Amino acid sequence: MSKFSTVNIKRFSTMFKALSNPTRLRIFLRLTSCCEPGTKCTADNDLTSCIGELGKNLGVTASTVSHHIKELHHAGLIELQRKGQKVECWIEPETLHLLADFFS
Amino acid sequence: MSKFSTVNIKRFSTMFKALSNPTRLRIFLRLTSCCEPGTKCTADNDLTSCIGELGKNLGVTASTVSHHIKELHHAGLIELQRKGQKVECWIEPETLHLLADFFS
DNA sequence: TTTATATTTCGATATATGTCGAAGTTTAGC
DNA sequence: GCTAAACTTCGACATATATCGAAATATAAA
Repeated sequence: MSKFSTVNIKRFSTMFKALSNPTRLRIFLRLTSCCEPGTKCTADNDLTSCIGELGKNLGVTASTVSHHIKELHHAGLIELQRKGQKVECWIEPETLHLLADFFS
Repeated sequence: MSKFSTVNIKRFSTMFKALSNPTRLRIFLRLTSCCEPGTKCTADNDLTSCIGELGKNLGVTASTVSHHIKELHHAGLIELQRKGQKVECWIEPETLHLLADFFS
């Protein structure tokens, strides 16, 4: 674990902060199950297009979901792309690897 | 990643929150380098006994370090044990595994 | 028993965060 | 152009967090 001496503290604490809110963590987990990392969630596949759907049944408003999605994006955990009225989102796979390495 | 549907949201968000503060993350990282996970940092080994030392050169007071250590312990990330005047602390290895699994 | 060292607890305070609802923006379709 | 759907931005507010310094506690040592 000598690699830890060179860890980018700011980068990692930002990522952990993004995952520290239960609602945000739930959204993140929904993304990991609705699409494989590196794959966009489109309206084309059987699973629903992500953004609005991601917020369903979480007990928060759309504006709150939007805010959380922005935080996850800012932390580099997810990618976003508008497609028509909707906004697709998907897990950033490199960041996931970074985090996996961190703990192993 | 289907395991994510059964993730204990509260448990994980608490762990991520503990690591989301830069000072706390630094303390955690110092622990991972000063002792192997599952091994106590004692005054016996060459490396200094952990608790007070952990807070050095972080730019915060002792009371702040104490508070952060308590948070890390509450999140299940570290273990504590008083030994004389000092308090030893070490990484909780099971939690580390839990987190490693989470991201891989 | 007095003193020193290590750590914790307390109260205060400034700042950050999560959430809402209302209003704004973007795109699609009539 | 008008309306609806999906999403974002804004301002407000309540709550949580990080930090400090002072006082308290625990242990060791003189």
